[in-house]
Amino acid sequence: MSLKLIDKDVDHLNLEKKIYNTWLDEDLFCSNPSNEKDKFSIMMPPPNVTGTLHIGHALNMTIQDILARYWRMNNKDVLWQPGTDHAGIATQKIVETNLKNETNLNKIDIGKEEFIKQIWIWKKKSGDKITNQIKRLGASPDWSRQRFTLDEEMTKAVTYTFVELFKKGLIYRDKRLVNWDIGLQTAVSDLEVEQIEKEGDFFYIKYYLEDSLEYLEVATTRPETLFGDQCLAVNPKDSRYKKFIGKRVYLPLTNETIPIISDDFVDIEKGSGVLKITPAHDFNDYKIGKKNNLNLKIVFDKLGKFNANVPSKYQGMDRIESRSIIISDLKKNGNFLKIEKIKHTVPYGDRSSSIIEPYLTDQWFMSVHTIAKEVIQFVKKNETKFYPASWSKIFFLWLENIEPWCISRQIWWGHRMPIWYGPDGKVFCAHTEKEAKELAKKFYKETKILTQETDVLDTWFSSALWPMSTLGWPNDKDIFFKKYFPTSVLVTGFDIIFFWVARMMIQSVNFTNKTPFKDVYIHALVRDKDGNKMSKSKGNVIDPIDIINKFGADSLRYTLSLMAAQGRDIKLSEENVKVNRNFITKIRNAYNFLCKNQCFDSKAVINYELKKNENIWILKALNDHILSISDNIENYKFNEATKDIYKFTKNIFCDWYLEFIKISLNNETDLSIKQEIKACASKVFQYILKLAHPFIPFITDDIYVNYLKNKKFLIQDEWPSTISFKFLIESNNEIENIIKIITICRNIKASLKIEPKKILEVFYTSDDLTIENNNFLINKLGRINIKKVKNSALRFENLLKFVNNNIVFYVNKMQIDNESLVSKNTSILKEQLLNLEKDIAILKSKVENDDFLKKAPKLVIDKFVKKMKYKLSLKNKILSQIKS
RNA sequence: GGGCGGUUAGCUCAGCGGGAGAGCACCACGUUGACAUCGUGGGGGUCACUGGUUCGAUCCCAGUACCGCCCA
Repeated sequence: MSLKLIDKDVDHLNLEKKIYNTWLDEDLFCSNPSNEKDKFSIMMPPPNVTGTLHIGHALNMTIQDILARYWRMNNKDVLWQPGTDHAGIATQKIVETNLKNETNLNKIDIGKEEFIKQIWIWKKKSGDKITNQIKRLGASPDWSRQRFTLDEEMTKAVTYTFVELFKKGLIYRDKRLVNWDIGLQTAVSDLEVEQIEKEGDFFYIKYYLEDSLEYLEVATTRPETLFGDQCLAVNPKDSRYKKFIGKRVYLPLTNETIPIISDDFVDIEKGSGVLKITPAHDFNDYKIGKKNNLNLKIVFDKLGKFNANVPSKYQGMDRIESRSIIISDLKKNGNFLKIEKIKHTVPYGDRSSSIIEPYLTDQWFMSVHTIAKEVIQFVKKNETKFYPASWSKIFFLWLENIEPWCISRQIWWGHRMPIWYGPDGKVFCAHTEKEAKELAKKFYKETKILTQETDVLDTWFSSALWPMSTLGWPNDKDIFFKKYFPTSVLVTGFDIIFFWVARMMIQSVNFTNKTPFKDVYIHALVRDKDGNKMSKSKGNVIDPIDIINKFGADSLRYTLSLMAAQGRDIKLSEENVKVNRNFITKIRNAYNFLCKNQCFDSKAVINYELKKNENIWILKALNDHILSISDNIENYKFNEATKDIYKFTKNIFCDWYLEFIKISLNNETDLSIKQEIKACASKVFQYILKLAHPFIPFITDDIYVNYLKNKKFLIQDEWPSTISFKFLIESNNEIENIIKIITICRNIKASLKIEPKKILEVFYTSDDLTIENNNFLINKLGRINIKKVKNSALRFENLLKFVNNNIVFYVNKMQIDNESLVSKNTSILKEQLLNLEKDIAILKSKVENDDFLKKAPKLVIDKFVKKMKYKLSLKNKILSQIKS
């Protein structure tokens, strides 16, 4: 059988496409619950169905794929569960924008039914896009199990959950102050609000006392809310204002008066020390209002315009545009004092970027406080472990201060709430309309017309069920749920720890009394090369598909995993990927070398009593790396694992082993030894392919299957375990020594500025068996001619001396063209001596220190003593060379 | 204001209680029978600062400075 060489120019696009399709054709990614193998299950964080793949997804998918492939090779039945999310607000917004652009209509114009139809059309059109992009990365989820959060099965789980929680009283309707997104016309949760620090104005307004010319000075950033003021508040300890407590002031621009109350909440130092309290339009004021039984006077409508509760002049004005008018009116009325510039935080909707208005409406809430406490306990008991562990602190902090979750959204795209209202507003919660009607009939004793709640659920409500609902839950007899839940690990970004991770845990703990995943690996944020967050507006976005087109998916995956150190963000540039592609090339070239040398033709099995030391050496190194790579993957240290693969493949296998065998294969006459080398080289190389496969699946499978004609794909093959074979540690050390000597010789040549191809004669006198026995190898790789001579045969005046590894090497000056280098030789030795003496001094301070000898571990002491001896003998050697 | 993380070579970053590592960049030499998407060799660091613990600290602890993130 003759194997093909790999072309220099690889068309990675075609290659990757072809290989991926083969993987799909062979059903290599499928899980199998009836399989007796242990499971490894992992939930893909469902990307937005209408979204496109960004570099963060690429990292996220790469890491999951590494794990999925690794565990498959380790004989687990792997379920990597894929799917997409309907992303209520985001998707609705896209379709709204498209509609506006294409037809100049808005969603009200075409009506709810038609609009939802339009969204489904859009979903069908763009839903495969991100899935196909994930495929470009080489990701290996079980596509046959792909789910969408609005699928019937998922919807069932959502309804079931809602009804159960409603029955327990954990879901309820309440009139509360919520974050109202004026732009989107819906309530949003606390998490969807970004607090952004802005330069703003602090307006000082006079509130005149009733029946007095005195006034109180009130500082506010939002003067337009004054119409909703229900009182002024001062701190009870504030001596300036004590006398006013209980009195009333005129509300500026109106004929109303409001009382002055006292409350500890008021900060004496801030502003004037007097707060205007607007309970219906400010979260803090709302609390004070509740405490003091104040009215909730609403002065804006849902669009942020003044309603009928304000003087007629202002009705219909926009809340923000009205500000300047109100200020000028305050000035006219003598109520205005001054403006100060301040920095303050302003709430913005993370989807709409409009200023969020605290607004009093009827909304649905889920009470999460009690379950959150349970979840904390589960994590404290290590039922779920965070990697890196520091995230658990942040997780706790949030869960400890959790507020009821506003789950209703006033949008059209999503899970409609399973709530029906009777004519009198009585609430019926049921799985179906039919069931609701039955409940109503029982209640009213007659048939009444019910209307379904129009609100839909927060998208995260359905994603919170993802690890359960995708596996068939609430049917807990489902074989998928039984086998794969709880899942093994969740891989995700820190930005959705609260949105998603915590909520999944809350639902799972509540319904199954288990956490949904054993481990949570929180990966880095991918930034641009300068450390800036990538964003379209900054124009610094790196498009993973673009990178794949240029350099191949393997290069991108390899780069990302190489940089995926726990707890640190990734600064990525195209240049990184380009450079890292070289490693892929290196593997191809190594294959070509082995191929040209017929290493793969050898039918010989490795005899585990190896004759060649280089074979012993490479197998031992391989064993070490198998252990460290496996260990690093299992501990989610992907950067370390990737580095190990690089080190072993390039620095050990290619740089040394292949160079060794190049010489042996050309010169060895013993056929059995040749066979041993070939078999060993082939074995190690194929192990490299296996070890690297989870990281760079395309090229490894390409070589393994297409070129090496292996019957199995790597994903079906076994992960390497260490090879047991007999060897003497001396045999291994001998290779280490050879490497040292070759490096020293190369070093000598380079320091003498001798061009590489010129063969330099090097003499030595010591009884070094390593050199003697490996003369040929050292000469070839060092490009020297090393000769053992008798001391008496040397004419020292003609020689340059180099002391290293406790051996003195001599070079005849005649071989050196450069006069200045010749004269420098003694000074080089002297400099070496100087450094040596520094080292010795430090070692001495240890070895001669009683405390050290008493307290340090024996192993360390031995090491230091040994080192000391070595350095001292080296020193003597150098000294004698300087003298002679 | 509270919390978390970072500060190591020119750059990007690993590492870590027992004399500082990689990749890139740089310099020199080189087309050696796998590889110029390469090879060989080299220069380059008070491991932010100040204290403490320790026989020993870049590593652990405390504080300071600067940078970043989260929460309010």
